[in-house]
Amino acid sequence: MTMSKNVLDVFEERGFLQQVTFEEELRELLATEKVTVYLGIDPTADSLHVGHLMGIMALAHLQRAGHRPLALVGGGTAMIGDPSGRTELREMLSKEKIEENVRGIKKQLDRYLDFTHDRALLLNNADWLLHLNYVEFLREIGVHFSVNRMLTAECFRARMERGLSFIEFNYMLLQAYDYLFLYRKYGCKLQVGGDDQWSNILAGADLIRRVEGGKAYVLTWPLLTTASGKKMGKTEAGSVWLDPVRTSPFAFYQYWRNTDDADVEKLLALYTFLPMEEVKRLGALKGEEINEAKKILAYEVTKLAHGEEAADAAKKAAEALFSGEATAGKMPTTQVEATRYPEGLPLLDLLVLTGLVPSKKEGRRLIEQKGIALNRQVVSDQGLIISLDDFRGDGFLLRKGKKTYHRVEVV
RNA sequence: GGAGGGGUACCCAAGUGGCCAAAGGGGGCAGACUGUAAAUCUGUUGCGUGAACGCUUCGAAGGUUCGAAUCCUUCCCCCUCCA
Repeated sequence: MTMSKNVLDVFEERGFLQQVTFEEELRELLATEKVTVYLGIDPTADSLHVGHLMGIMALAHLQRAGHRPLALVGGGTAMIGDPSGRTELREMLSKEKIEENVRGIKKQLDRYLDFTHDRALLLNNADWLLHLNYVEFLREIGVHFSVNRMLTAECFRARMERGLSFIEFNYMLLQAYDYLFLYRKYGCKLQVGGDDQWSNILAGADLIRRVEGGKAYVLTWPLLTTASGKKMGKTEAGSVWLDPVRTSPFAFYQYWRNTDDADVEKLLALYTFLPMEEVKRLGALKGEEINEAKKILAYEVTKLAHGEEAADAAKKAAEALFSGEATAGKMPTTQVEATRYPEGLPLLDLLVLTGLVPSKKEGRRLIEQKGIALNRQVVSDQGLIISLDDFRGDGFLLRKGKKTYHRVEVV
């Protein structure tokens, strides 16, 4: 196979590289062979969120470089719960819920990876983990693990303070077993993941060496936080999801549009396929100009997640809203029937109805603080009653704060 | 199984009979300033139509009391040490 550039260099250049084992060997391998590589994904919800995106982009880069990604949905391991990075026992999910989640995730991965002709595979480790025989497993796999050594791993050390249940302690063995299984069945020689997975992945590579005498590699990327210290993909309202029902394409676009100045270049490199020269150029923009870069970032990432059409719509909607022009495009919309409110609809009720505020009390607070606008007019009257007949047919626009819009259609 | 410590709002954490819808911090939300950024400053942060009042809330359920997050009983959960 021919490649202009080693994926490893692409990874390095774009910020996907935190730790690697046997870097030079791996580089050689990636340059000469079609490598099967796997990424584990926890099916804790029926949708992926922005936090998963880095791994998906990594797989996409690998696939573009001619390798074969395996997206391993952890339907089996989700029943255990990974102790890494959390201080409490994870909630255990039911089998049915996990299966449902796997289906949702598959749909989303299709946008990033080409699953045709087995160019990429979606696997579920429930398929092999759930049938394991305990005693056999202990004899084949368990013997290779030293408890002493496991305890020195960072992921467990953190938990020694808070307590760690036996079920979680086993997570590492299962993940290691996954790697071994994939190595045997698919010739998988590389596992990638976030840096919090380093010890888990390493355990797998180790296991392959001990059991099969095989060579397997590990690559992790840094755990991302935004410049303001927040976890990537988290907002006040929760995760930013890829599922358009959970997070509308408009909100998704806005999430990226509102990126910290300091993060723009990093995020362009990680979450878009724009050439690095372009990324650097955009990242170097100063002052107000960097807004251009943010628009491109938002557009590109939205396009990847939701398609060009949705990205165009989101972009148009954002432009219209923030330039103060007529409303357009998609944004959260609520329909109200005018006939149900012959006396008019109190604004406070409407705010609750649209989900803009959780309670009337909160609505009152917002109005008092000039945080609510009706058709761009700041509202000062808490008792305002909207006469719906005035809007029948075209509806109106509510704004909370500066950036949250909600359209109300009167029917 | 034994001994001890603990469960307070979104999170951390004060509060040990009324002045507690509950200090303080973080986070969130809004405003000012800006560039739909950051930082900073201000306001706000259980619900019910407004300071009064009412309702729900300090692990759960009962009880004592004019009055309980605070006292008593039972139960559930978590942590530490011992076995």
